[in-house]
Amino acid sequence: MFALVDCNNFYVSCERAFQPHLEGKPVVVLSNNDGCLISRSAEAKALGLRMGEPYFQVKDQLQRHQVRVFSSNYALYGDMSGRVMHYLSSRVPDVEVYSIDEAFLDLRGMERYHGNLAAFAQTLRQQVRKRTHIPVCIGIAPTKTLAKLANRVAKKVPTLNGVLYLDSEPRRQWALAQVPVEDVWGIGQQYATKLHAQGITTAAHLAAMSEGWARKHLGGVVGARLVRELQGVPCLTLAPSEDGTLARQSIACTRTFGKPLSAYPDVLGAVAAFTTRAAEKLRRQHSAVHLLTVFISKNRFGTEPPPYTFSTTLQLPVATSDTAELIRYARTALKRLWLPNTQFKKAGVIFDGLEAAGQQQLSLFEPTAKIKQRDRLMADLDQLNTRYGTGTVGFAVAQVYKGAAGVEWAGRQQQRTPAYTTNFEELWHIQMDGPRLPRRP
DNA sequence: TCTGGGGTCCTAGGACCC
DNA sequence: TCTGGGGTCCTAGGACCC
Repeated sequence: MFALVDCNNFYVSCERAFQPHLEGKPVVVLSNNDGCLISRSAEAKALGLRMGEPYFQVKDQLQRHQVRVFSSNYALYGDMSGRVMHYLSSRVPDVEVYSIDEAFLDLRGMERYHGNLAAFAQTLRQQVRKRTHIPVCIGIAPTKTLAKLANRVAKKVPTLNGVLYLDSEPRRQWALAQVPVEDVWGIGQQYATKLHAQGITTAAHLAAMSEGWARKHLGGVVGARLVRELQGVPCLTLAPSEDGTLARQSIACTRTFGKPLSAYPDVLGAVAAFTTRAAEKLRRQHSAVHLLTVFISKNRFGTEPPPYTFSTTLQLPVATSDTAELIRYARTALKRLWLPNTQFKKAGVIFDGLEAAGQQQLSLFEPTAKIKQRDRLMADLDQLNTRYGTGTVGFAVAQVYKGAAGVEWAGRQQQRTPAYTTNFEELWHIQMDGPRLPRRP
């Protein structure tokens, strides 16, 4: 039996945890660069605001309805996510952290300890709320796809109190009938259009199709698995995460610039900074990379015709996690791509072909002692930046100064809340109020 | 003025190997 | 008439996820 725990309107809920007066009011959180709406409170959804809507297009509407607007605060959300996941891991032996706001739990054998699984899920829900102020819903079912579906129904139907356990055939059938086919996990826009054209409009319709049909119409083995899972046959297993982090197979750092850039040194600075960040992620999971892609993009919403994006991939002779070396390669790649007199809006660095660090094939010509030295240098760099804050020590070309107001590519973030839980400079202030100060447990 | 940033898996086809 | 039969690895592209 699987459970899917999903935080409600996660980013908005994180902001509300530190600003309780936002409860019951419409709230939205914006993407990087204050670009789009990526998290909406129930009240904001009720106003008709859509996921991914460009901020500038709905600014007036937001103002009219006094919607509270926040820039995204990933330091806060990451930390709050860690707290939720840590608690879940303490209650269940196997947890797969599926995204920043979702986790699958393996509930096999848990009845023995907790009796009814629905009651256990209610306890989890209340405890997460009490410990972190984050509201969650929980779906429980024999397959991951049905657990996702149960979660969706639990979110939608208020009388379920945030938990739905598909423990019988009638319940499964009922839940399948509640969910539009486009809301099934694995059905995106392409497939949804295709399915509607064939009269398949609910999860129940889809579950009634044959495996062979699914294989033919929904992308081969993926579709076949999807339909079997809806029918209650487990095809997907839990991939437990170690200490809440998953070793990635690719690592990227990409950003839209705050303003268009056409000067080479500016874009190089951005690319070097992105390489630095990606290399930090790489070392955190003890990997080395042997494929490095750099891309730069023009404004894709303008009047210019495509192509908008130019990219190149380098195969590195020896896998590495050395920031300096990676910046050198990134610079080579960027030089290859560069177009003069062109305005770029976005750039990115992507690492593929990751290997375990230390396992890489060594170069015939690089002395081992020197490699060890570089490894130590990188470890010291990471330690300093962890201790004193991101960007404390870096490479000049990346121009990442601590607290820098102005790297050229910096994006807008006009409404960011403090990093309440991860930065000493931004800790939550509690106003002392004389003798009437309530005692906190 | 203004439109995010990460990821995953699968398939088909080509190059190359014996 | 008749033109092998297996593999592997890599890449590009397409679908999906949050």
